[in-house]
Amino acid sequence: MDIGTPAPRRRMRADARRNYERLLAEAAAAFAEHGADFSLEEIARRARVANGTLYGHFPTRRALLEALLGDRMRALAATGEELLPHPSPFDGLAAWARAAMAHTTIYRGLGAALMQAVEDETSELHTACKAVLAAGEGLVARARAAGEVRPDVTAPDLYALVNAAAWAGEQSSIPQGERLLTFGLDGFRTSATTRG
Amino acid sequence: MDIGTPAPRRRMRADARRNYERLLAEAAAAFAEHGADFSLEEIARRARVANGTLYGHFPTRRALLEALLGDRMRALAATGEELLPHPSPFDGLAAWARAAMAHTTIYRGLGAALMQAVEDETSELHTACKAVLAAGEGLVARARAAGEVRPDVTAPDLYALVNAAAWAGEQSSIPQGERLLTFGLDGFRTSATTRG
DNA sequence: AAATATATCGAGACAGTCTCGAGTTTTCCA
DNA sequence: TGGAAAACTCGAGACTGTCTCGATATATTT
Repeated sequence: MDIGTPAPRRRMRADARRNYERLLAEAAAAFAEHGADFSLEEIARRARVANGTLYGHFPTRRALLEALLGDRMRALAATGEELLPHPSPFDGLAAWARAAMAHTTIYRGLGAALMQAVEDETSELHTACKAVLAAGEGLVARARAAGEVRPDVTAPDLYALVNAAAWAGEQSSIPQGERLLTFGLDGFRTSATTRG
Repeated sequence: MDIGTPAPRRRMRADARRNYERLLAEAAAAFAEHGADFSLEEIARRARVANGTLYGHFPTRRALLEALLGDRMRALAATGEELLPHPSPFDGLAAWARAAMAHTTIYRGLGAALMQAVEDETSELHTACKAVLAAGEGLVARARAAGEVRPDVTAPDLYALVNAAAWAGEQSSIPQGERLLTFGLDGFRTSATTRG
């Protein structure tokens, strides 16, 4: 559940496990503070570990991100399912979109990673992204069936909107992300005139 | 007009001018090919110039970007003014937004630079961004006055939408940028129900 | 063609990514 | 409990990139 203690894949030596966890903890702090392009060398330094050790545990920056995010992503997908029986399909959709944007905002630069992971099957985040996308699809389908969003709105549209809005918010000193999300969601609505 | 031959600000020695232009040409090619975070060292190498020379002409990556983009940006602002008397204020706005997105798409990573430049007064790109924003403001104001977009839509919203859509398009293998732009613009319209 | 102004060069300081073999711990099991 | 095998850590080093600066070279001016 908590991102601080994800399970390594197998039995590990005690010292290895300790280092693994310290690295992850430092990475979480560093990423939260400085965004997803923080120096891996510095994470190793903070965790008081040689950088070779870091690379032993996490061969790439992406591997580190994946270890950090997996559980959170699954939680987001679960939230989507919980919102499925919302009395207003559109409002359920909107609420989930806001939750998803908040999730994307925890680390600067995360939106790009998520946009790429959803298309990249070699990414370990891929499965989690697919689950998130599926959750979005459920909400979109219901809102579409209820006639509350346009028939051509898709789950990838929602996914892209959320990530793009999160991105915009990161670039701006004003809460531009929320504004964009609101406008985008309204653009999804049936009441919006379809342009030729 | 053409980005290949922008005017250096003053008289330059002949060799300096030659290097300046070669650097710019290589930078344009490299940026178009690899995006805005291309290696400056490599640009110097390609232009057959020591990297100190590159830094002499363009102290920062941003300075290089500005030299590359200034004219284009001003052209975009001009396009905005031309579209001002469009018979349908909304359509004029939409047409300009599409042109602006196309502009942002010429170099990968450019959207982020533009979002930052508009808020950063020390950026060489700042003035150009302000001009673009002003052009957007003209179009938005007219559409607002005509009752075709919601009264709370601002030029920064439009600017953010364009850049965010361009960003989304870069991340995706499908034309997600255009879709997002369309939905966002529809979200701007008066006909979209305002959510509580 | 000398004097002056202007540029270029490239070494070097520094930071980051990533690899690899030597050396160190832990674990296991006799 | 002790020692071999397995697992892991270490950190030097190869590489790339950013950026600076003084020595050197080249254009321009008179």
